[in-house]
Order: sequence, then structure tokens, then C-alpha cells
Amino acid sequence: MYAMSKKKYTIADIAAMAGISKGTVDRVIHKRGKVSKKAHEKITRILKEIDYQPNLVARNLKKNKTYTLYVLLPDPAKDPYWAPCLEGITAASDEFQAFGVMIDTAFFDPSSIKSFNSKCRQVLKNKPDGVVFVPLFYQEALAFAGDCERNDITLATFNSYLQEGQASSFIGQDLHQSGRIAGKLLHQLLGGDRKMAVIHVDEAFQNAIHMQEKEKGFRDYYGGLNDGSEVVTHTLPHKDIRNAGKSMQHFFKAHPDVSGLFVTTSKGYLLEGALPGTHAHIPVVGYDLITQNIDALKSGTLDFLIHQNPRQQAYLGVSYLSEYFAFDKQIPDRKLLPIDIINSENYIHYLQ
Amino acid sequence: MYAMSKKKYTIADIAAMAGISKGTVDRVIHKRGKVSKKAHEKITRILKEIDYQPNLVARNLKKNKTYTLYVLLPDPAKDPYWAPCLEGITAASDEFQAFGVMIDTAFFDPSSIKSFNSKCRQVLKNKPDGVVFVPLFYQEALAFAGDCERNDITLATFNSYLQEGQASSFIGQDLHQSGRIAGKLLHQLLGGDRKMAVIHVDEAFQNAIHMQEKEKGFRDYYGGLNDGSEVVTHTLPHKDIRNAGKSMQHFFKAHPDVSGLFVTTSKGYLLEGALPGTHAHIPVVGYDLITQNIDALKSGTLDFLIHQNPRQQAYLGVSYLSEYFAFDKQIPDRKLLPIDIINSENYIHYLQ
DNA sequence: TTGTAGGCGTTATCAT
DNA sequence: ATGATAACGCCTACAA
Repeated sequence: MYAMSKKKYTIADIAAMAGISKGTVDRVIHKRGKVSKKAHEKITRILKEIDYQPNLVARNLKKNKTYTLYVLLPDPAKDPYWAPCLEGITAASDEFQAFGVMIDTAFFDPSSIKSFNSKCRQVLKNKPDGVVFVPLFYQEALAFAGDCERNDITLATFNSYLQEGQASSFIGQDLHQSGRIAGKLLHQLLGGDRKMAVIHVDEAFQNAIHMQEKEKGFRDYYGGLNDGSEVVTHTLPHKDIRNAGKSMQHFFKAHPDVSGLFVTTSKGYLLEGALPGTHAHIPVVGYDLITQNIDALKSGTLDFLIHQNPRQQAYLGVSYLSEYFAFDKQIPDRKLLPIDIINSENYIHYLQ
Repeated sequence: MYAMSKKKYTIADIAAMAGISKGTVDRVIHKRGKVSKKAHEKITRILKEIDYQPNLVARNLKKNKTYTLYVLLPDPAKDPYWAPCLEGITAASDEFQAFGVMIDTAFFDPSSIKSFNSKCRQVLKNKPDGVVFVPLFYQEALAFAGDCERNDITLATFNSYLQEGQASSFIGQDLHQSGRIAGKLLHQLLGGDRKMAVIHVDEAFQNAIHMQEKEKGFRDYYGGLNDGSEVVTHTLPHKDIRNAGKSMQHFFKAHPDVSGLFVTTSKGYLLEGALPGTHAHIPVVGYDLITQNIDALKSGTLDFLIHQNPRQQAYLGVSYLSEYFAFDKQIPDRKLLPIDIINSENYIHYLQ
């Protein structure tokens, strides 16, 4: 029989034990000074002895402050990747509004720096206590983070990595490792000594760093095999997206011996019908559970998806700040989520 | 700019708006009667209008009750599968003890019904407010659930399914579907028209239902292919475990054409060195992130593991009951966790 | 340096 | 049927 919790003492209890008033105990607990050495020692000893845990409920009620958080998010209407974030935000909002945390959300256009800057100004004008945001544009995000710091606004970022520690927390994934995972999956499907292709497909330049990290991880994995495997890279730039089929045909003409594809963005579904019909099926690993990708998973165009769990990222960002304000919890400055492997049989559970 | 939270009203606010005292408002909110029709109507209308949300912090402080929960768990020392549950329990304990929830844990021997019954009696004697337990022994667990219900003890179960709804909640996985996932993985690795084997390896009979469900899912998947695939089953009973190699050799003599294995328990690592060296590598899918399996994953004996996330199951069980008592939250009567696919590159993120 | 007296929002009790 | 009041544990202001 293994007990994990113990009796709870109140400040009044401690005051009684020490033969001193509650006020003095409180001063010791909060290190406000103005306490005699004797009293300080006695109380400190008791606190240690009983491992005093303040009643957060009472503390919170007393404070009775309401905190405002802003979430700054790429518009899900412009890129469905972000849609699940709303669920996560709503869940956290429901959970913490009872504790006085109010959450507002603002969208920016993921293809417009101007839109981002404009929303940032709007958010700053509202003087929230905390901000959770996606630092899609590195320089601008850095500037915004500086503004927040100067205004004593606590920060959490997710999805994209901004900067070491500071006042800001990061929630996301190890992109390099996710590239390795993609490599492992294709290696498992195909065996060794193969020619593999990394395909970068995206409409926006902000993903460049993401894509590079993923590619590095992928190459890292295949390089480690030392079995004669080869990796080539093909980029489908912005304007070519509607001609994905054409572009891929050219690519396959130049590399007829490629036997597996790694698509570094959520645009894997574009390969539907763009792969040479003459070949047997070519295994493809992609990213993100957007509906088009799930359809492609079911139809067999895509074999595996890597899930970045945007819902959970947003949920955690909001939760961390909420718990920080409501319960004085420490904010972890780095939280890497598991890298989920998805196929046509287990995707459903991740849609929630 | 998308707002998700609204202003908060107190009972005093409402009383003032209605020109009535707080006491009457409280009576309406809690349906205690002894309120005139006129007052009732007026207050109800206001409550609806402002969508009144009681301040849970204040309510909780007022109640100021401490709740006791018991977790009844198979002894991790007897089966390492359960070890991560302790982390989950500790995490939930840390989180909720500030809200007056005390959590105790008791272990039973997973191979001894007597031990289970004895611990059950011990738990009942302590008259906790809630119990989270693993119903490993169906009949005995049913009896215990009945005892709890009679003693007004709120229940949550995890890992094994006990019974429809009632007062008890279930947290676990869709085992049938996890069998399908194993099928899909092997199918992805091997292609169609193959002979596959389901291997049941276990020391204890309590897993029988689990293993059956998983096998059904697996056969269901392969049956759906309609491509000439075949599935055979081999059971390594309790006493043969040390002779896994021998038993598997016999099996392969009878079925030399088997090209993939699905091990329905956490004992997949026993196949290390038990597979015919003459063959090329035979793909194996197993269950659970215990250290031996992870080693086997790294060495290449196992290709994929399915993660049942015992840590999260225990965490959620405790959390649900804690939130029920501390915040009057409803307990979901069924929570199916995602079925995580693990290989040698992504296991690390699931260990913590 | 120390003690005391409210008050946060909700609820239970006791008068009215 | 209704209203006033005290109490939960913590914290702050003010008095001693």
C-alpha cells in the first residue's frame, strides 16, 4: 500500500504550531522580510517539516485577477493545417476560464508579413498578460517577441522555433528527427541500396527552414546506412504547384530509378495521379493529417504521414501560460511532442 | 479578431440586477425550492441571459473537502508493462493535490486472484471517494465494482474493458483496431498474397480476451484483402516461454512459408534469436515499449511496436476522477486513446 | 517587528 | 419565501 499524498496544513495551523500570528507566517512564506530571526527560523523549520503546500484554490480566489491571453495564429481558412489548433485553444479556454483566464484569438495571413505585423500591433494594443504565437516570419517574430518582453507580456511559441529560452517557451517537434523517421519508414518498406527522393512542395517560403531540417534528418538516416543508398532532392516551387504532375514527370525522366519519396510538407496529396503509372506503386511518406492527405492515405497514394499534432501544440501553449498565471506553475521552456506515425488504419484516433 | 471568453458575473451581481438577495439566487441555481415563482422566473432569465458560470475556485474553497482516491494496479515489479503507470499517477497526483485530492496506490500480483481480492478488501476498508483500477480478472473485478457502487465509490477502469457505462468509466484502446493496424503494417512491409502468423505469447491467462480481440482485428484486415493471404495462429503457452526458440522452430517446420509475425502481447522480444537464421529477416510487429522490446527494435528483431500508452491511461483515470470531485466535471464514460505506431526512430518520445 | 481585520465568491445556517 | 451573516484559506493593509 503506497501512499502518495499527505495531510494538508493551513497557515493558521502553522501559526498555531509556532505560537505566532498568521501574518508573520505569510511574510516568511513570501520572503517579505520584516520578521525576527527567531520567528523566521522557527517557521522555516516547520514549513520544511510538514512540507507546506499552499492551498492554490484559496490563493487564487484571493487574487481574483482575470488574465488575458492572446493566441496569434495563421488563418485556418488560408491553410487547413491550422484548423485543429482552434480545437486545442477552445479546449484550453474551457478548462481555464473558470480560473479567470480569458483567451482571445487573432488570425494572420500566413503568406503576408504585413498581416502578421498588423495583428501584432493589434495584440500589443490590447495589453494582454500573455501571448501564444506561431513565429512564422523569423525577423518579424523576433521583433514582436522583443516588444512583448518590453511590455512584460509572457510568451509561448509553437510550431516554429524562434530562439533560446528567454522569457519564451517553445512547443513543437524535433524536425531533424522526424526526417530520420521518414527515412526509417521508407527503408523499412523498401530495404536498402536504393535511390530515394526528397520532394519539397510548398506555396510559401516560410517553411524553408522546416523543410531543410527535415531533409537533413532524412539524409542523415540514409547516410548512416552506408549501403550504397542515394538521396536526391527535387523542389516544386510555388508557381508549379498546379503542374505538379508535369514537374514530377520531368523529375522521373531524369531519375527513373527512384524508388521512394519523402514529401517534406503537407502537400503530399498533390502527388495523387502525378506518379508514373508505369511503375509499380512508389512508397511516399508525407506530413500532416489534412483531409486531402487522409484521402490519399486511404487511396494508397501516400503510405505514411507524420503527424505534428498542431492541436496539442496550441493546447499546450495556452495551458502553460494559463497555469503559469492561475497557479504560478513554471513554464517548461521546451516541449517536444512525440512524432506520430500514421497510416490508413490509425489516423482516425488522431483526428479526435 | 476572434474572442472566445466573456465577462464573469458573480452571484452578487445577479442578486443586484434582480433586486433580490444572494441567498435566493443561490436557491434558484441549486434548485433547492422555497422561491416564489416571480423571483424564480426573473433569476432564471438573467442566468440564461448572461450565461452564468459559477466561480469554481470559490465553490471549491467553500466546500473545502479533501477527497481520497485509490489506484489499484498490477505490481510493476511483477510485470514492467505497468511501470509507466506510476509516472502518470504521480503526475496527476501532483496536479490535483493542490485542489484537495489525495491519491493512494495499491499493487496486486497480476497472476493472483487472491492478491487482487485481498487488495480490493483493503481498499474498501479505507472508504475512498473514488477508485481507479485495472479489471484484470473479469468476474472478481465485476464483484468489486458492485461493492464500490454499493459504497458510493466512483469508479474508473483502464487497460481492460469491464462493462457498459454504469457508474464506471473506461480508458483504453480499441484492441480490434490495433490488430488491424498490425495487419496493415505487415502488409505494407511485405505486400499481399502472403502467409502470416499470429503468435500468442504470454505467461498469464488474463490476457486471453486481449489477445483474441487483437487476433480478430488482424484476421479481419487480412481477410479484407481478398488476395490469397492466409493467417495461421501459434500459441506459446506459459511453460514453453523459456523454450521459445524450440517452439518457434517447430512452428516454422510446419509453416516454412510464413513471411510475417504478429505477436499479440508484450513478449515479442522473446523471438530474439528464435527465428530461423536461414531465412532473410522476417518482419515482426509486437506490443508495448518495455525495455526488452526497445532493444529488440534497435537490433532489428522487431520492426514495429504498438504503444498502448499505459502512462496516459493511468494519468487520465486519475485526472477524470479528480476533476469530477474537485470541479464537478463530467466523467467521459469511454475514452479510447490513439494507437501509436513505434519504430526504432520514434520510440524515444513516447518513453517520457 | 508583529497582530488583526477584512474580503475574494460561494454556500449553509439562522433569523425574519 | 427571503435576507443577512459567517466561513472556507490566503493575502493585504493597517494598526499596534
